[in-house]
Amino acid sequence: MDTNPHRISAAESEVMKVLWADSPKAAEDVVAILAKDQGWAEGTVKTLLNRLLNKGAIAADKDGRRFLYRPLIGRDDYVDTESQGLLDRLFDGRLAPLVSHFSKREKLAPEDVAELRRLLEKLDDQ
Amino acid sequence: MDTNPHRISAAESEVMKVLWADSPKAAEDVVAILAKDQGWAEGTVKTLLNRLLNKGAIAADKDGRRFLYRPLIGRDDYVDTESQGLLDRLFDGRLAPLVSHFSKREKLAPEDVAELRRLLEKLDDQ
DNA sequence: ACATTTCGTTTACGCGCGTAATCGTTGGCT
DNA sequence: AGCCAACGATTACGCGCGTAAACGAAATGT
Repeated sequence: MDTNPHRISAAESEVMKVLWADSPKAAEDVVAILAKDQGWAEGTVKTLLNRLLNKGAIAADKDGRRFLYRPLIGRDDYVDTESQGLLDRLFDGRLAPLVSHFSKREKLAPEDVAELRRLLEKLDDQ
Repeated sequence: MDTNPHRISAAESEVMKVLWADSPKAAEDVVAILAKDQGWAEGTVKTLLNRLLNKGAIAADKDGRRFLYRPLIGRDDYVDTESQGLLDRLFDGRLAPLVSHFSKREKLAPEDVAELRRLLEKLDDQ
């Protein structure tokens, strides 16, 4: 079904999130953050780092005796793939129907509407 | 990680899609559609129908010798959960940043922009 | 009645994921 | 030189999913 070669899993994306926030980082630091945020044990995070390495999603640069990890794929690209995937699956690949859905479900906060309006105006200007 | 009790998987959602499009339907019809659309074997679809039954996502009403299947959860609810999940994971739970992301990536077709504009106008009117 | 078809149910199986524990290696300390 | 600590790598294991095959019961044709 999902024939995509090397997808980033949910747990893995938490690791990516940490590295996107600030990198490069030693494993120790990633572990510390995810222990706090997700309650994960050291081994868990090490495994995830390795799987991401094998998938080519991050790189590890030797820094003395340890490695420093950094993302190889951009957060924007990731966000893009995920978002487009959802749109494709649920909204015929287009954005407007999603917004329409949220609107119908009354899930549009006034500040969201305001921000959308600003966005559209900016698009007009160019 | 995903502690949600009874999540609808990707393959299962294809079955739901068929039933949402038109129900109730006999297994045979669901099988026929998914054989064509997804290339799935009969057994595969049967399994998915059963898993959905166990999850309480669909119901089966006896119709003579066979069963007719119909969704128990609404498509809108499903779409809602999925969309909100994505927004929560990637966009701090809000819609505007997603639209902004698409805009930045130049993935907004002119007709999307037009449709968004119409939507916002309609929101104004009430 | 019996064989055959038709459905639904049960069982199977490999894979990735979440979650670790354990192993191996290498640099530092005594 | 030998031992310990730190770190990455390897192995483990149960679970759900994708994908079916096999099984069983009920209806139908002959």
